[in-house]
Amino acid sequence: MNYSRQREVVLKTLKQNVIHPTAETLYSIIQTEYPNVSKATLYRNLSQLADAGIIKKIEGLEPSAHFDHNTHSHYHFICTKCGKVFDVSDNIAKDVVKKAEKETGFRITNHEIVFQGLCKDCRKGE
Amino acid sequence: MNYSRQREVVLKTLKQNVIHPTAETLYSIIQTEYPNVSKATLYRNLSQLADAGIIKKIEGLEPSAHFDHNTHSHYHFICTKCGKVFDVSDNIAKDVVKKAEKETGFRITNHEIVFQGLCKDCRKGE
DNA sequence: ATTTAAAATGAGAATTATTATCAAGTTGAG
DNA sequence: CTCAACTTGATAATAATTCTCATTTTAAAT
Repeated sequence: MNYSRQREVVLKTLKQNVIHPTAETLYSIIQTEYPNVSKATLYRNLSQLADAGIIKKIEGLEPSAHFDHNTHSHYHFICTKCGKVFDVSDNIAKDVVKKAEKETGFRITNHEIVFQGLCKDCRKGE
Repeated sequence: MNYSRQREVVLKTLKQNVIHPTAETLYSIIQTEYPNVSKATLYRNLSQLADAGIIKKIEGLEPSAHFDHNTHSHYHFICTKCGKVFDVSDNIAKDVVKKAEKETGFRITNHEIVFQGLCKDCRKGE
């Protein structure tokens, strides 16, 4: 993977974000400062960075993928009202992979847990 | 929700399937026996049945949703090679919701765990 | 510094999954 | 039997993402 200014911008912008943005959200954030980054480049770089293990693509948050600069083992909560994504520590499900492997007999290479509900702020407004 | 012949076919076909098909897969299965069921009707019925809690829409299995006639609490494993989806018992992650609620302070209404890897059959072929 | 092949880019077309539209047919309570 | 609410098929529309391709950039070797 060669260096590119655009990739640096994508990574830098994602790192400044705690809300686990979608590609589209990231695109509009990037646009304000660097209008010379195309959508194709953004998607390409997000894929590449995820493939290289530098960032993580969070699936299960339909209708679009979210991206996380934190690659340490952890899970996610998405607010069904505001759409913000929050981290959940991985110690809520100790040994899930080991247990699931034992149960199924399959080798597990990857897993994700997604919780849904209302975040603190959105519960206030109810 | 009124009765409809098409909805009965969709539900019946899904119930006969253990591989948790996507809408598209279900469509081709249904087509062979009931060519008079349109794709729009299939999607509509899957949504309605899921909203009514009669079936479950499994998210997190990009690029398309899979559907499950089993609405009891359980998780899923998807084979990265053949794409088949298998059930994983929910006792691999006891009290995850309770623990996640305690950790985050949010109220959780829904959650899913998706494991990825190679299933038994696909491991043989390696 | 110059060459050069591989990698990356921008713009937009293409693809895929899904939802929306709407006129026509079906269902079921009264 | 009637009528309003529900459902359907065909197809258009949308949204997210990937692909295409001509042009530009990178970096390793001269």
